Amino acid sequence: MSTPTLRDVAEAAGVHAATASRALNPETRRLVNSDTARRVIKAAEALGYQPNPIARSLKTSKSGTIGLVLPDLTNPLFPPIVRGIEDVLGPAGFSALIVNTDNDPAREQQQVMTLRSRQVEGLIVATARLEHPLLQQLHEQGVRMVLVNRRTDDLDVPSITPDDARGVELAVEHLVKLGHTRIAHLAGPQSTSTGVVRARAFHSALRGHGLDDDPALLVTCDYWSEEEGARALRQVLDGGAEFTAVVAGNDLIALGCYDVFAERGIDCPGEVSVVGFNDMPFLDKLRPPLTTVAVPHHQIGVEAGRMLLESIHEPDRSPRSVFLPLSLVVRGSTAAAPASRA
Amino acid sequence: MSTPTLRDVAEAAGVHAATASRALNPETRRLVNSDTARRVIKAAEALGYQPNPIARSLKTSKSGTIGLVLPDLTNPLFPPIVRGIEDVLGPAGFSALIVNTDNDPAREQQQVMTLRSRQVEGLIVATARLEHPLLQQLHEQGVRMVLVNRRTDDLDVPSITPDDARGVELAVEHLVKLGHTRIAHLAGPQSTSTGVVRARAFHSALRGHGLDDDPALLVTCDYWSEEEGARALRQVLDGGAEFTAVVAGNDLIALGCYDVFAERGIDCPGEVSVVGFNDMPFLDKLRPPLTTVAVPHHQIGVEAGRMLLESIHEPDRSPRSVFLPLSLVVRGSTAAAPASRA
DNA sequence: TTGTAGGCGTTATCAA
DNA sequence: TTGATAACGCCTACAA
Repeated sequence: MSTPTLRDVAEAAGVHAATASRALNPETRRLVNSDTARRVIKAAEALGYQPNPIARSLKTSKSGTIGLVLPDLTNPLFPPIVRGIEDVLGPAGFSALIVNTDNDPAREQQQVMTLRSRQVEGLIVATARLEHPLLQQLHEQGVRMVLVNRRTDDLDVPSITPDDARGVELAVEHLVKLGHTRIAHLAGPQSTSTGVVRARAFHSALRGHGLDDDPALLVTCDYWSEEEGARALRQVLDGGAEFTAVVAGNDLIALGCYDVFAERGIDCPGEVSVVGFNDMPFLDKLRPPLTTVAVPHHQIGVEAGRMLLESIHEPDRSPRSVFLPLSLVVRGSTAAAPASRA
Repeated sequence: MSTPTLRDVAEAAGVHAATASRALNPETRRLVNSDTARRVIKAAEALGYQPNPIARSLKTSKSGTIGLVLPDLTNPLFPPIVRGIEDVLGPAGFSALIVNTDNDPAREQQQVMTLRSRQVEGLIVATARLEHPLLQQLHEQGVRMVLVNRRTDDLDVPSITPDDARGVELAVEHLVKLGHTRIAHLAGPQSTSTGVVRARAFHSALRGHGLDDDPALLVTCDYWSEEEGARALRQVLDGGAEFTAVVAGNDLIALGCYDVFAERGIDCPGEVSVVGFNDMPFLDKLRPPLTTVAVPHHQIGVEAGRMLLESIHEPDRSPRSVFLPLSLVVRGSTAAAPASRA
């Protein structure tokens, strides 16, 4: 015999299915005589009754699932965020459906369609670009969502991001204390809030320390990747401007620098110091171990999960945005500036 | 107005809902006049009709979801497998629900319950232990599943694993060619097929090359972790037996060796060579870059997805197991054996 | 080839 | 407090 249904339980308890439903659902249990309730619950246990969430969904039009839109799960940034989200969602009875967009808007659109057709009750989105028509449109359609890591311009949607500006300040401060005065920035894509905010914070940090802000020391990467990081560093190097330190847009870009160091025989941190951003796993095993800004990824997930649950349960709350505090992890890729050759 | 239903489409096309259903479903389209079909399809497009998979599930008792049981998504091994699975499942109309067990059997049981209550149509399981009562029980209950990475004893369930034995052979062969004769193995947990198979293959490879198989050169790790790897290597070192190379159970264990090298001032590969297993990302950025056995993780996912689909669509096929070929990636952590000090 | 009717398992509404 | 009834959106015998 197959799995017992509510009817079976009701029958076993000698009540109507509707009553059994009420007794089994904590929300409505108070509507039923506590003796009957007990009886129903006991019957349910005896039969090993498991409610069928699909039938429930059909009736309530609540799927108990949310969608998680990532660029690429393979980026070590995301798994801890996913775990954080699930740690909050699971106990609340929700499951996450994960999709990867590979930064392809067409694919993203298609994947979001899939999620919506599966009736997700909300979206956690890690792929936001500053201009993002799809998100705009979803928002207008009243789709509940929370942005993580990145934000979108002019869109009143809650977001959970690291305090990127503060992270860059920490990095610059650290380098300045080590005596660096000529610092380059390999910025991330300027289509993302992360890329823009970090670059802007970099400039203002330089000015804050009274350093000059040489345009030759800023290169923008088209992707958050090693290849782009390498390309960007080569470009600075080939430009001929002097510098003794690099603030990389993120760890992958910093790893690209390592490739160029090897390629050109540059000593890090002897000749050039590097700071990354994110604190990916295993960075301490590199040579030199990478100094970087640690982002509380798990926490980002937790907060995002909470915020989405909140907006599901209290749809009228006005959206808040959260900036999570960051810390600098000093390792071996940064050292005192070499004696000035000027 | 909310999302259009099948009825709306039918009405728009001037047919009955049943006809619309038949027209929209490729399986049954041939039952309907091709003109009517065209009309229905056009109406569906005009309205932006999306079938409600929940309603469909309730009727067909097919959820279109499968469960993916992982120890921990945060282990870089798994994301590529997940992507591989989704690459196959997505186009087939399935979505994956991912759960993490943290290697805790109680948590695993609870998570699997959740998955089953969500009516997943099958399970892909990466947490198999050799003795695994839960899997045994699920199998007896007729739950469709595919094992990845690891297998289970005495259970007639399809599995997709790397050809672990061959991988170890490749590693040992490589070391022998470099002149190593005293080789240690830091084995993974012997509760997993992976740990056992690799250890067994290690012994037989040594014998195959006529080397002696000193028990002092084998230590078993309780977990696949850096900490355990470090502990195991210290144990070999402290045992005093001579050796010039290590075959680590996996990359994390190898990373633990790096910690011990740093701690004790041992030169790798000058004094000791190390080979890992898995080829995690960024291993080429370590110092020295880690020589390791590359496992086709994405492909494992693809094959697992395919096999699960197969067993869903043709339940009577007898289970097959697949061993995927491996290759050795030679990097900087292995070098010629130092001149014998004997 | 198309329509009718019934039901998948649950919950919401109404009446008793 | 409980029961009867209908409905969520879809699919599928069966009948026409």
